[in-house]
Amino acid sequence: MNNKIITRFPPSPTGFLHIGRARTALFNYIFAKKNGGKMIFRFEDTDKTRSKKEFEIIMLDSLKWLGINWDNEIIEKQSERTGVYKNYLRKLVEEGKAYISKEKIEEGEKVGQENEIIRFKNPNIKITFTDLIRGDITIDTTDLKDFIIARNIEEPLYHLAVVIDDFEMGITHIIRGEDGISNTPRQILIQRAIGAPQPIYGHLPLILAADRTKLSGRHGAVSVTEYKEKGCLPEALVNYLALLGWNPGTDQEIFSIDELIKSFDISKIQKGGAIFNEEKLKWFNKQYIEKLSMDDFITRSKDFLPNNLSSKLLPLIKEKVSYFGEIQALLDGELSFVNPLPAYNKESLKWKQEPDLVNTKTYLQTILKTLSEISDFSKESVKSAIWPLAEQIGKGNILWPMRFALSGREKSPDPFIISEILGKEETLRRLKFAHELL
RNA sequence: GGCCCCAUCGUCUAACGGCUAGGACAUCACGUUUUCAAUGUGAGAACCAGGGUUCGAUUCCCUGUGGGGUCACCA
Repeated sequence: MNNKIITRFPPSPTGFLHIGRARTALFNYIFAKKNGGKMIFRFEDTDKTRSKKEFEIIMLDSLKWLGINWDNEIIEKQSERTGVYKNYLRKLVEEGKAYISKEKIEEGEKVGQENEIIRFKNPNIKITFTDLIRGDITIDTTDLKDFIIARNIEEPLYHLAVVIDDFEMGITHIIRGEDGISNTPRQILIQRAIGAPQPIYGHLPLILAADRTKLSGRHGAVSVTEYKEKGCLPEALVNYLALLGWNPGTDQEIFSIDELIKSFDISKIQKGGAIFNEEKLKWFNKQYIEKLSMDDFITRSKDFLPNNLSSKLLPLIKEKVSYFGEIQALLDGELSFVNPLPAYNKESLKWKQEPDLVNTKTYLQTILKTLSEISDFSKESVKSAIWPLAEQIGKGNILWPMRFALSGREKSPDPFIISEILGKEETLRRLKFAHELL
């Protein structure tokens, strides 16, 4: 291929990085990489009142965190390119392709004031473009009227700035959300007016909320930042996002970003919008946590792990959580047996099939005796000491009271693991306590 | 409402005229477990409707219906 493919990701820094936008960035990235091309990052900040520096930083960080890399060293901002736009604007006016119009401002702080805005002289034609995903799309531009392209010669509006930037940056492929379809004819009109070549368009299906409307803030967690804070792994989020609206045509579901690049085929992108399903994302994340080595698990979840955590709890945590953010709740719940025993009702020590507490007391006595005779308190050792007893008397009859006496909770890991973690002394102490309670 | 886009299990999707319509998440059942989780096995679950085209349509065409997007001196 002699013409290198150049895609772009041009967010406006007016908020956090929305997962829909993150997916758009991802597709631009893997499409470019698949074809040996580049992806350019730039900021569209022509709206001075809504654009914020802090959002620029967040967007950059979010993308980096996801592992989506852009190829330009310097990130251009439209707010710093007004000189460039001004030249095009002047030329368009000189050539009669746009004109200055004195009009009263209808909204905002300066309502009523007169302003010299610049309108594009609409040729009122039908525009047809070929979409990579949807095929030919024809739209009559007449309805667009003479649309406004700049507030004044110094302040271009979105459509003008985008077209000029894409042209000057040599963008060959514009991959964006489906909501961009209606912008396309307007932009093609401007391209023709300034003599820019027409890039190839691909409009991605939208990510929808459960109610089938465009996913937005009022639907819960929608920013990359929120998922990061939940303790979601970036590779899981990327994997899930890629499969929302795209599939490889095989049954493979787990993809690293490099594998995505290898397998990517833009013609396999779906046309209809896809509902964002948190449950499935969660499943992906759990898969990725499972694949982590223990060392990796520790380093990657470190922001979520308390300082004084017993390392023996780590394997239990790793196999239980779907997001790192669940760790604290786990430690406060099922794994809280490492804390001092809570007060509990002695009835709880009774296995559901036991008529009363008479036998339970003797079982506890037996367990106590058995365990006091062994010195190795590894879970295997404790288990081999107790198991014959459980087989003989009944697993529930023995193991339930033992586990409850050790954990003081309805839910917990098995009594052998707890014994190992607690150690012999504390294990015997808790069993003794239960025994005396009866 | 105008214009545009879309339509397979609850959800994400496979199928590129001929199959018992496949997989994954979720759900349910059973097995394993003392509990919870995890895990194993299995089950239920879909071609929006009506016309064409064709020997034959989920698949191609048309219409209807439904859903979505977009209609700023926002991007």
